[in-house]
Order: sequence, then C-alpha cells, then structure tokens
Amino acid sequence: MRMAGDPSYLEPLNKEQRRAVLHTGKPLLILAGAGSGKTRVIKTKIAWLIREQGIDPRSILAVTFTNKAANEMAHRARKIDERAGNAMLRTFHSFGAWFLRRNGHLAGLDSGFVIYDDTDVVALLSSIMENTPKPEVKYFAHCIARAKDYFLSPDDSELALINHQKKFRDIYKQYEERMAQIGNVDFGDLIKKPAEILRSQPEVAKRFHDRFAVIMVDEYQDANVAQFHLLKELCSVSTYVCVVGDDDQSIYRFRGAEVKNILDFPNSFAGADIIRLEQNYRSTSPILQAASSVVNRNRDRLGKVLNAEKGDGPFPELTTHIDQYAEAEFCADKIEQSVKNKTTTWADWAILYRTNAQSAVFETLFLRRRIPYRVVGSFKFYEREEIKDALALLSFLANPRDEVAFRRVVNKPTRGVGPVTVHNIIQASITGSSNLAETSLTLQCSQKARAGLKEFINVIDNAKVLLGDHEDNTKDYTNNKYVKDVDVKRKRKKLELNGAIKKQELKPGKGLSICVHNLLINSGVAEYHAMEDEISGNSKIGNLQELLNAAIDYPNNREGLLNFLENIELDRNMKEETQNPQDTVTLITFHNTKGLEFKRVFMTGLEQGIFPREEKKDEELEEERRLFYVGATRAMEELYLTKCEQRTLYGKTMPMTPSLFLNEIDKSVINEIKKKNDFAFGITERGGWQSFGKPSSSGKGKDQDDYLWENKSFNPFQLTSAMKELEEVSGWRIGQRLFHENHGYGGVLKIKDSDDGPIVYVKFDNGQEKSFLSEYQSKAYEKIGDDW
DNA sequence: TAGTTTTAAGTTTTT
DNA sequence: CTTAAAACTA
Repeated sequence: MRMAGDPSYLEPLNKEQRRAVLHTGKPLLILAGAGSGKTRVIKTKIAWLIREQGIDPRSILAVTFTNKAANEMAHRARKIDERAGNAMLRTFHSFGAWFLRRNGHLAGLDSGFVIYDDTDVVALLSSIMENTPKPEVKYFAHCIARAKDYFLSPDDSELALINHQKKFRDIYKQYEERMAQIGNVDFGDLIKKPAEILRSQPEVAKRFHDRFAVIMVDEYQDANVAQFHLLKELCSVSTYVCVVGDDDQSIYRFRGAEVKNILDFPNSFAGADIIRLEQNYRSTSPILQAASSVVNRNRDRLGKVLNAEKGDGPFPELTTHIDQYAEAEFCADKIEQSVKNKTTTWADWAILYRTNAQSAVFETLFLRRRIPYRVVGSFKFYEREEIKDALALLSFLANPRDEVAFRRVVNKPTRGVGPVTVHNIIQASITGSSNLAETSLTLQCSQKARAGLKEFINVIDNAKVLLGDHEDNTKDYTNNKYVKDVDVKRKRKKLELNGAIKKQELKPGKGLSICVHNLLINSGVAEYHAMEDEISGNSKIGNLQELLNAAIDYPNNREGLLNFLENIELDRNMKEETQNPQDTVTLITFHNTKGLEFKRVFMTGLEQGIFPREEKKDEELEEERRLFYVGATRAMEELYLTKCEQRTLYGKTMPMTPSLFLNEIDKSVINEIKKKNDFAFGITERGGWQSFGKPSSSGKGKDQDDYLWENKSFNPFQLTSAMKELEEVSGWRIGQRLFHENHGYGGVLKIKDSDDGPIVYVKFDNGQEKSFLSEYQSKAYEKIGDDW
C-alpha cells in the first residue's frame, strides 16, 4: 500500500484513513465509526498539512468538544511534528471566548467579561422574574439556552419552536438586556455572539478567513445549529474544511446537538466528499455485534457496518443481581480477581453508569475493599458553596457590574446588608448606569448597611490594588500595606475561643493566589467557612486552599484573573488533567466515555427507568440507544452487562424491570448467566454493609501498626490524665482505626477539648486530615478492629 | 434581621 | 436519603 515517497508516519494507516489524510481541495466529511481510528486520522492530517503541504500551523484551527480531547489531540499531533503545537486546538466554547476577548467590543462587550455558568444564569433570571418559583425559572433558563443553541434571538419568529408561551420572548429579551448591562456572557453567547459578529462585520470575517486556511471539527454529530453557523462564517471559499463524526454516536441532543448537521453536510458545504471509516480496531467482533444490534433499531441513521479487525473474542456477559450493592460487589470481585492473578491492571477496567449518582455505591465499596479508582467528570468541586463564594469575590473584582456575584457575597459573612438594600443598589445601578461598587457607596441607605457596604467595597478595592500594582508574581505581597489597612478584627464569636482559623490557616502561594488569599481573608469568607469546618468536620478550608493552589500558576494581574476564571468555567476537569495517569479503575458516565477506550468495561444499571431513562420515546429513545452503543463500543476485550432486580432510590426500594435494550440486543452473541448466588452475606434489607464488622483483608495487624509507626507524634503509652479523660468523654481513643464512607480508612490522631465538647482529629490513609465534634459523631465514622 | 428549625421537594446526560 | 425552601424564634 505504501507509495514511493510517502512519509513513514502514514504507514500505520489503512486505505481509507490514508485517503482521508491526503484529501485536499473540496470540503470533506469523514464518517468515522466507533474505534475506526479517527483521532489518528486527524492528528496525522494536521502533521501532514504542515510537513507536506507547507501549511503554516498557525492557520490551522481544530475544534473538539472537550478540553481533554483538545489536549490529547495537541499532544499526539506534536509527536509527529513539533510545529503542530502552534496550531489552534480548542473546544468550540474556548474558541468563542478567545474570539470575544478580542472582538467582543464590536458587539458592545467589554473584554473583561466573566462567563456565567448555569447556576449563575438561574440566579440572574430569578432576579428578573421576581417571585417566580425556582423550577419555573430553571425551565426558562433552559429554554433560553436552547434558543441560543438554535441561533435564535428574542426577535426571531421561530422562537415559538422552543417555547410557545407569549411571555418567553419577553423574558428572553429582558435577560439579554440585563446581561448586556452586566457585561457578562453565558455558554450560548460564546458561540452565538462570534457567529453574529462575523456575519455582520465583513472586515472581521475577512481577517479570520485570512488567518485560518484549514478548519477541522471533531465529533461533528454533536455540533448544534449555532456552532454550524459559526463554522459557516469562519469558512470562506478558499478555506479547507474537514469534519469528522458518526451519526450513531450523537448523544447531546438534549443540549441542542443537531444530527442534521452531519446528515446535511454535503448540502451545506457544496461539493463535499465523503469518506467512510468502517474498519474497527478496538473491539472484538461479539462486542461490536452486540452494540450494533441495539443501535440498528434506530430509524434516523445513515447506517453502516463495522468490521472487527480483531476478530473473535468472549461474548459479552449479562448478569442479574439482587440490588445495586450486590451489583457493585460483583464488579469488585471480577476486577480484584483479575488484577490479583495479573491478567489485567486496575486501569484496564471501567465502570459505566447512566447517572452520576450511581457512582456513590461503587465509591464506598471500592474504598472499603481498597480498590484504587477515579471518578471522571462531575467534579462538584466548583459547585461547592465555599468555592462559589471565592469565585464570586473574584468575579466581582473582575467585573463590578456582576450582579449575581455581588448578590452572593455582599452580605457573607453578614454585614447588615439585607435583601432590601441589595435590591435597591442593583436597581439604582441599572437606572444610574454606574457599577455596583460605585452605587454601593453613594446610595442612601441605613447606617448599618452603609458601614457594611463600605467594608465590602474596601475589601474589593484592596484586592484590586494588589492585582493591578505589579506584574511579576515572585515577590511576596501578603504584607502589603493595603492588606494591613483592612479591618480584619471582625466579631469572631466562638471562633475566637477555639482559634479555628489559626489551626487551619490558609496559606497564600505565589501569583494570583496572593490576590485570592487576600480576598478570602479580608472578606471574612475564610473565617466563615473555617467556623463551619470546626463544627461539622468538613474541609471547606481545605477546598479553598486547593483553589488557592490552582491560582498559583496565573500571574497576579487582571489578565491572570480573567484567564483563571475562564479556565474554571470552561474546563471543570482542570484539576484532573494535571494529574498523571495512575493505575486506577475508572468510574464514569456513559456520556463522558466518548472518545475513550478500556480493555474491560461494565455497563451497569441496565434497567427500565435508569437506562433508558423513564419512558423515553421516539427520538429520545433513539438517543438512549446511541448512548448504549457508545458505551458498549468502548470495550476492547471484554464487556459485562449488569442489572438489578431491585434498587434503592431516594431512600425507597423499588423492583426493577430489565432494560428494553436487553430485549433488543442480539442474544446469539450474549452469554446470560442466570444463577443467583448473591444474596450476599453482609447485605441487609436497608441496603448497607451492616454486618461487615471488620474488613476481611487484614483490618488488624499490619495496617494499624504501620499507621502508628508513621505517626510518632503521639505516644499512646504516655497519655496524660487529661487526654485519657477526653478519650472517655468522646468515646474515641487515640490510635483507634476507623472507616469513613467518603474518605476511606484512617485513625484518630488526637482529641481536643472545645466549647462544644471534644473534637476528634482523624488522619486518613490517603493523607487527608479531618475533624469532627464527638457529640455529633456522625455514623459516617465507623470504628473498626480493636485499637492497637 | 439573623440564625435556627421544620417541612417539602427532587435527581439525566454537559460545554 | 439529601438538599432547598419556608416558617419560626430570639
């Protein structure tokens, strides 16, 4: 197949892949089935364009749907040619943000905008729709987001297709006006606004046409209408455009993805060529056959046949379990057994589920059984109260017109600024067209509120000085005089007594973290959460510290701040990316698996109501089928399908019926195991591991000794009488081993007295330290074994 | 008003 | 069962 003179990096490609890489001229649609090597094609194509076609890397734009995919693509393309690192590899949304920072002013948008996430949008909308129940506000927020996905503005006649209520148009209009006053954007704006600017400003469009000679789009089946328009506007007659996708893997209809985009590509991009990649290199034949037999039931599809390069293999195995706990145990057993006899490593395994909530059972069990795992996606980190507070302070610092951020933190901790005052300030700010910081200082209000507002604005102003004052991020500015000026001696209440803030003090690092630290301390937000920690044994300060650490890499100036906020909004998995791949089992939703592959895969919760969800019909049911297909085709060697007879949901145990997909699947390639051997010992009716007692794997002995050995800071044989008394009062002993549902195994480090009774300090085996008041001893802390 | 207690309501999937 | 909203008390 190799042609004379072909570069060696083309060698691994098959005929069709090679055709796709070498294709030039007309628009190209690559229909790439699951596991057909599309990533390989894209990265090779980028390298080939640079090396053989002499294309300037800077004039290549490659768009993906996740940041992970974008990073991965960049990494792999660079391996072939270092220059590929200069190509622009971004998600649609991050490209939109990049575009708007530079060209937003053409649509009246200041470059200092902050991106609102869904919660922020709902908060803004509920201040527009006063006295409207939250669910209704959420619904309208959803409609606005969909409208933007479909590239519809408040005046568009087609708006009724999204929501036919008359008031919707009006709400949408008000929302847009308010957003414009604030000067921020939502996710939809990141796509819609750039497309509008390009469309209405030919000279801008020309600049971009000159800049990008090549545009490639991955996962094109998940592009929405607005993204289609953006792509259209970015392309001139001379732009080489290449999109890659698979209609069978379109799983984001609910957020506006239009399969029509891919089906209609040949019409919208005249003269387009189509190349099909139908050779599957990932899965064995039975796995592919099982997956295909389900998605084949769909009507709206191009239809394709995938050939399994790998050939035969073991049949996918279907098992039934009494409930989700037994299901989890089954998975754990399989994995443990295989890893123990060295057939596989932890990282070869993935557990797939439909909803994020389903991961909890696996997490708890895996902690208990000491199975290393990582949960992909659904990082609730940035949704936590304390993190949201910190980000609101930063957002308000970046944009003093940010009403949502202002509302969130102006009275936290309480400064006597009540809802009435807040409302007045926001109204006055809108009518008087001055920002919220200025308005706060000038508006007539009560004495108490005035003082509180002054204090709050002072905090922001100090941070602003800290931020704008210098460019370098090496010098320690924590003792800056502006910091000292602020009155930090706020009422400390109980806090003063037990010195909570001192114990778990936030430490500033370098760069932007100096500014973040300054804000958290001076605003009193750090104190506020430190106190909560002390009472409930949470680790909010720890979380804030993590946020601080993340800010270290950004310069301590305005640009750094904007970048930091943008990256957090656009890449929720930011933290995970930086970590090195470890040998761990992957827990992941079906949606998140797109583009990934594992040797062995569990598809769990195959029950009506869970997967497919509720009574989905027609197009929605078809989408669930595609999701099933996506999940199944992740497996390279072995696929396990599991379902439960009953499931405990929302505290209630309900009987479950098998998933519709299990009826549709080709039974001739499935190995159904009917024996029921898992009325498992240790599982109780109320669904816990009540009778577990000690963990079977050495709850006693070595582990404990290791623990004591490592913690020489105390000597159990030299306890003072006060300490012994505390042990008695609290019911805990120093050195006591314990297990916590969320944090795993650990031991009691020390016990201290406080106004609210003894506080038990725990050090977990993963290094984390937590504390809890023994009085409110949560059952989450379970004593295990005897103490040394 | 601020903070606590009681009651009700709710769970896809995500850039 | 957990979280958010509503009602209540100091």
